[in-house]
Amino acid sequence: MNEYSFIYLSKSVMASREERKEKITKLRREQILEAALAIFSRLGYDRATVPDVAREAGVAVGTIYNYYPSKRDLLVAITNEYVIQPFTRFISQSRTADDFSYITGLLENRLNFGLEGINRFLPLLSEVQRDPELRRSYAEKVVKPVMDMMEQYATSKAKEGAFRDINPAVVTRAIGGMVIGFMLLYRIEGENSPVHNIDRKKLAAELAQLIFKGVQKA
Amino acid sequence: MNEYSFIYLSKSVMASREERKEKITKLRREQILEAALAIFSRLGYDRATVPDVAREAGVAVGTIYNYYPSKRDLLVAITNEYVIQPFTRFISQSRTADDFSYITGLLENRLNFGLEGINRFLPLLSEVQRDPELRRSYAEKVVKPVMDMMEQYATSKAKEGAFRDINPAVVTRAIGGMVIGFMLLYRIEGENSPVHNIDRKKLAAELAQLIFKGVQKA
Amino acid sequence: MNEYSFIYLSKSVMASREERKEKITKLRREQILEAALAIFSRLGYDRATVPDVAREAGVAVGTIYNYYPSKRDLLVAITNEYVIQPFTRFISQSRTADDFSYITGLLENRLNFGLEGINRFLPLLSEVQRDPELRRSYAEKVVKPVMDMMEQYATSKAKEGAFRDINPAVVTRAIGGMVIGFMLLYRIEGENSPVHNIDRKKLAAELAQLIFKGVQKA
Amino acid sequence: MNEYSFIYLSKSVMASREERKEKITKLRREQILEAALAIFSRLGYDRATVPDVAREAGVAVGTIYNYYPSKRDLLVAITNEYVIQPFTRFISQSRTADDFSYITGLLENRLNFGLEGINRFLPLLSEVQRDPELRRSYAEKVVKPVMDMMEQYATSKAKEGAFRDINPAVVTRAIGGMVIGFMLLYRIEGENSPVHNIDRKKLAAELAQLIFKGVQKA
DNA sequence: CATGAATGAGACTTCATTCAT
DNA sequence: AATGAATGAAGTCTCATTCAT
Repeated sequence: MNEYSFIYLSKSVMASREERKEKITKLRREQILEAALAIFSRLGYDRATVPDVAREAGVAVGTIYNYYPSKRDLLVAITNEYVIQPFTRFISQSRTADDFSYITGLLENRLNFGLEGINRFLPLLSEVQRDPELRRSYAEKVVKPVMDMMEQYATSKAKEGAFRDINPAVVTRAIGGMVIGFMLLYRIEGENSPVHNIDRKKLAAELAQLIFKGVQKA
Repeated sequence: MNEYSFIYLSKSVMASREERKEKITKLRREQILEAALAIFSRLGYDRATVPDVAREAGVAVGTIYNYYPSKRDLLVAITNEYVIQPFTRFISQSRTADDFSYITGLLENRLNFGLEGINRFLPLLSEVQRDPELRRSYAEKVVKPVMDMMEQYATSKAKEGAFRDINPAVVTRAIGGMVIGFMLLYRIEGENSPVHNIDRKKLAAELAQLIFKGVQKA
Repeated sequence: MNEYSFIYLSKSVMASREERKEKITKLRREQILEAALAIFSRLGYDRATVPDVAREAGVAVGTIYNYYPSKRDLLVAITNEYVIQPFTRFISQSRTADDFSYITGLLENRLNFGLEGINRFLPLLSEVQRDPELRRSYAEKVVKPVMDMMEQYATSKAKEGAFRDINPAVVTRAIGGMVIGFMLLYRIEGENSPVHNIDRKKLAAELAQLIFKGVQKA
Repeated sequence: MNEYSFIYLSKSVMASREERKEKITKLRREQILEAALAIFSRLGYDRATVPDVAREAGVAVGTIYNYYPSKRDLLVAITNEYVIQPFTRFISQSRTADDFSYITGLLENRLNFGLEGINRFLPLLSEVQRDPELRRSYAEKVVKPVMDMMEQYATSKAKEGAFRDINPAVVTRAIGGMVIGFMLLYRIEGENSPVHNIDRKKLAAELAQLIFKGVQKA
């Protein structure tokens, strides 16, 4: 046994130890990020304090700085982890299906996601808007791909003759904006909104009808 | 004219002096509020500092506190002055006109207003969302009246048989949300958006068509 | 009558005008000083603001600065006007009268003055204590003369053989301190003190007895 | 010793670590409070700044706020730690002893304490007077118990026939006030006072004699 | 790696004083 | 002489970040 004796530790032990370590590390990162998301959404980025996040995560302040070099990095990581990556996955999975039922399904999916996570994710939009860098990456990684995908779909449909003569770029943004704006109003109006207690499926169907009728040929 | 004539002079002088003073005071208030709006929109409420506002307004920090007792009061005053009051005026002037041209006109008006002032007012939405009290007053004084007005219009149209069988509350919020969401995307995408250089009138017409076709009877 | 016509105004009128002016000026000074005393006593020198004093006096802030060059000058003027001058007058009028009735009278006088003005003047003591310059002038102009006077009296009495063998300097300060300390406790205990409702005359008599018995020969 | 022996080590190490930490924390609290007392006494509560206290304590401003949530809390803590607690201890230890030697001893004790700490504690009295809440707690926790104790003693003595016919409440406050007032004058007169260089024991004896003769039966 | 006390820059706000009217 | 809006220095307090343990 000498100073290099640790080398003799079996590879598998090493591996499992490192693996475990890595796993723990990953869990810690998620635990902290989850806490940061919760706190940022509740208080807003500026009013949230790092001690707040630490308390929510059940770790010490210093620990957070072992995983994320600054408070702003938490915000960036949240955007990546919870917005950009899911959207990227969502986009890559979406195959342009067909017509009405496709639109309905898509809307239902997005509405469910959005209205469910409205208090978790919508507040992030405010923060993202204010930070020029985040806004740019958001525009590029989230908004543009979605818009492009929808635009392509609309254009092909228009070519097929299924749609009346529309400007795909405008209509696409109108529809996308409708979903976002609907959720925003939903949140601002809160429990007093007459649409607050309507079944999600019905909501999705109504919106889908509106869009469908809006774009289809006479 | 006698020995007391100076009294009359004095009174009139006094009056005009006070009037002038009052006018200056009012101008100062506006000057400060205007600066606060500019700064809050640019940096966000939390990141904006009172010295920032003072610099923008061209006055000393202390002067601001002679007109508004706290930073938050600036935010409240902005909301009242630039959002709630204009909307209240807008609502009270709106007479439910008729059909397609009405919708087009309304949209054009709102789009022009919104896209023009997008960088001035949209950022406020973020702040308003976070402050529970502001959110409530916003919901009550701005969102509700607009939605009510649109809902009434939609309901009457539906009764006339002009519209297909829709849920007025949902459709109203979808349309309202579409306008807001469209502007939001417009701002996020910035100059790279394919819709950025489209003529406002054409944008309004396209959106109006979408809505019109979306709601009208077969 | 021309632009110099005011010259022709009779001298007596001029005089009376100046006199009146001077009188008004003096009244203003008093009005402001009175207000400053009231405010300083109520809030303490540091917490009192010049606008507070202006409001109490019914004048504008700027007016105060026409009469007193700074806030601190108000404090100095108060000390002079309301403490040092009255005490100086009091001392110069005091003729060493005789024995028990003299002590009683003196005490009654001081107690009445003190308990009456306790909320007006005692708070000043705090301010005076903190300001080294004021403390010195207070010690020299108020405390020393009073102590000297009492000491002289005690010494002569002791020589007469009326008092037992005492240290006049110590006893003098003990008695003077007793009056001050009694008032202090009176103020601190407030309405809950068992002595709060006792007749002033009786209080004075009781204290006088205590002192008298304390110093007299067997 | 086995493979778990490290646990015991760890526990004991942990324990001592936490203990040490706790000790350091307590020392910090005292260090800051001591500094605050020094600064408040020197400058007065209002004129003292938190940076002043921090400098005196040799810590950063922020550190103070880690231990006391506000500047005022420092004042409250000082009052508790240095005035109310010592007095409570003093009262609870005092057994009503007897006659002259008791009074002398008590006075000597209080005079020594008071004249020693005069520049540390007397200035606090000013602050306490101005803060209604502090004044109340001071009246209740310090003044009342002392007065009650002295009053009881005086009453029992009077019943025994040792004292002449006195009002215990008044005499008690006169004597208590005498001690406070004597110290106040001592401080105001400073080094110029003829009593400044008199031996404490002699001072105490002189005052005790004054009181004793003042209250005893012919 | 985890911890959390210490740090100090920077935020909001107050208020004595000035000065144009 | 009276006014009171404007000024900005200075105070209290917060909190992102560091670092010794």
